Amino acid sequence: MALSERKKKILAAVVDEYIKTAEPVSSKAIAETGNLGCSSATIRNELAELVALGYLEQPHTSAGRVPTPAGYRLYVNELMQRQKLSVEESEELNRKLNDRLAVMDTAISDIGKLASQLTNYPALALTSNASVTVRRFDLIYVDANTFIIVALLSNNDVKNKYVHLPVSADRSLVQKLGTLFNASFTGITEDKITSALIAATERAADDTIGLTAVIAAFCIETLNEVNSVTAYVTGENRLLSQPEFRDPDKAHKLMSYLSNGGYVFPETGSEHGEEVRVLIGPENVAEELKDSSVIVASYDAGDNTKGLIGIVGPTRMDYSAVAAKLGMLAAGLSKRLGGGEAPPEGMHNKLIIKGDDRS
Amino acid sequence: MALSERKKKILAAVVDEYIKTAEPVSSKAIAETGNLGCSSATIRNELAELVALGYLEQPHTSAGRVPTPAGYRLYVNELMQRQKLSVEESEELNRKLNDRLAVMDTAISDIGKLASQLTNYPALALTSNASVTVRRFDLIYVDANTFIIVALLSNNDVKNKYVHLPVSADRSLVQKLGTLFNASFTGITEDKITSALIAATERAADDTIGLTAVIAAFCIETLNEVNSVTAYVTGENRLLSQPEFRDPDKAHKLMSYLSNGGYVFPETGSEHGEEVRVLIGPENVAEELKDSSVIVASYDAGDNTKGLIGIVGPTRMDYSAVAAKLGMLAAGLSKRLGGGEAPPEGMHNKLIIKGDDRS
DNA sequence: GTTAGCACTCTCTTCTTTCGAGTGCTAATA
DNA sequence: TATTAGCACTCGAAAGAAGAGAGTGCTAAC
Repeated sequence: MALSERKKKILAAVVDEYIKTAEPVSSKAIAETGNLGCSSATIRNELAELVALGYLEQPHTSAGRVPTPAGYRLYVNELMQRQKLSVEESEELNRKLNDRLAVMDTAISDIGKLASQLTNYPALALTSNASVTVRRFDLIYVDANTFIIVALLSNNDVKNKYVHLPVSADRSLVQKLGTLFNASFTGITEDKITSALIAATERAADDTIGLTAVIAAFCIETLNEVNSVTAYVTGENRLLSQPEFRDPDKAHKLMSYLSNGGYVFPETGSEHGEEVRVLIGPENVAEELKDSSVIVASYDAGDNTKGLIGIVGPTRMDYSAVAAKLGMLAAGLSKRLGGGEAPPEGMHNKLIIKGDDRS
Repeated sequence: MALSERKKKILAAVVDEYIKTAEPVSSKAIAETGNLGCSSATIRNELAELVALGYLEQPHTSAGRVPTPAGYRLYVNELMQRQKLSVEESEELNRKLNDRLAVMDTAISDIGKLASQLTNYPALALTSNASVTVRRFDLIYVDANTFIIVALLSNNDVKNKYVHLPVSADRSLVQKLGTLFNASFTGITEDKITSALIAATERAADDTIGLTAVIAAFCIETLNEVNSVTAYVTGENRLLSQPEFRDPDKAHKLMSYLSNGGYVFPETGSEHGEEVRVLIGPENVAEELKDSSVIVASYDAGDNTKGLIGIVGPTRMDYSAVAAKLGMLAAGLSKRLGGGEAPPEGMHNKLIIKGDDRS
């Protein structure tokens, strides 16, 4: 059953008002603000029906109305006016983003911080790298006991490890291993690094001191680490400024859930573009999030890497503003990091070489 | 004026009890638990004097007593029995520490997490590197537009940067710059890297494409970053489990202060060993910490690097337990990372090459 | 110097009352 | 038929009142 136009307007007004005040919304308040030409009595009738339909609820008989998750869902899907950021706002956002990117190496967690600041909610950020491989190995010989492994990954990330051995290795072994690793360990995913392969390499290099194993272990560890999806959570404390988290126990529960980084994103349905997804209350899988909402935007971080950036807050949340901001942020990130379009002059993957790319 | 033995005993009993219960302590409770052979009436007299001396206070006339910062100070300095961790406890702690160190690269922040878990308070961790320099440069030529800068620092940390240039550089330039940087940029602190030095290097290398500047910038940035003191804060949410932070506003204030990482440690007086310092309430410099306590332990992270690890909590804190744990942790870290004693077999600076060093 | 005894103080809890915002329903109205 | 004014009713929040009890300070006896 489709809702009448007036019901929709009223529902939207309730949600808007509730988002603003965090107090149950009365019929009178709607009559006054939501310029539909009818009295509070009429609105009361409509409200009663909206309750019956499951979009609203009453904390108690003589209280105003509060949106249910279903109500928020309808609001998000159809009713809310997609908020366009003003020119100034989006300019400011872009400037901030640029500032961040200019100094960033730690990338993801920093982006999360930015999102958290912009929205005043806790933010989570993560990248999921489809299948990063090592593109190139370099072994730097420091002294007989010491060398550095440098691995350039397929996503242009560089990882390194300082290795100090209790026994000495001669230069030729290090060199030989460098060649061998570049021949057999590049371009393959972590699961292709079998113990057979390692053993074969060890034999081929005449390695009697176990150096091969060390490098292989580094390789496995690095790929594992890069490919694993870990969420960076920042700004948990911002929860405390929300009225629904004035109860310390409730706040503590959610905050420690977030801090433990166990967050799993539900499968993203579509694969393209900077889609913004909204998960309202019970739509979340995790028990701890059942009465919170999550908004995530995905972006293309280039080289098969997809990034997600999201915020967590009470179900009573300014969905349109947050979605707009996150969308903007994700779009900005895609543009700068993504593979599709050419990156701006003088800039490549997470890295600014020189100059200033602010528009 | 020196306190009588009995007064000391009573004060200690008040603090112990208050730490346990978070409730004002009554004369009766002390008479029962603190086996001094006298009645509650006598204790009341003593308590009144302790209040007059400023070691205790009363929330209101007919309430029990609560320690003042001065009371805690005396307690920490003289009264508390330095808690020895049981053999099992210290073994467990050492095991956990080893587990952490075995997988750690991100070092400091992980140590903080461990401290936070062990104590159930928010923890902060930082290292202050006196004057790290670059020990060795390597430039890895990937292709004409791309190369990797690898810098081995004097603290055995390795930093790298992936660089993609809009113009191409030939191999010989990269090689030449490698030599030049190793000659002039190693062993010097960041402030010694002058623009004159950079210009001279650029000339000497016949660098027309600005590569020298890029490497120098990386160098400056890296040294700056490594030498700058940033505190990693973890476990802020644990504050919420403390009764004194049930007020969300109070909790929020402190938590966002901590999250902003602006924490400055007061000068450490003595320079040697794994000293544990306690800062009680108003002894803290930051306004936000005036009614919290901070306990920090310093450790020697080797190569001129000093590390600090601490926790933040209400003034009502189990000082002896926390101090014991942090001290233990710091000692463990000094032993593993520090320069003094020889590191355990097969292990060098933050890095386990192979094998298992659990005792 | 110590202690029993007791009046006094102050908070905390519980109960009651009051107030008012907001509803649901009914009857009148366009 | 849809809307609205009017009004009784409900329920929570705030304010007050009363009582309980924990703990003190003081006094007088030991």
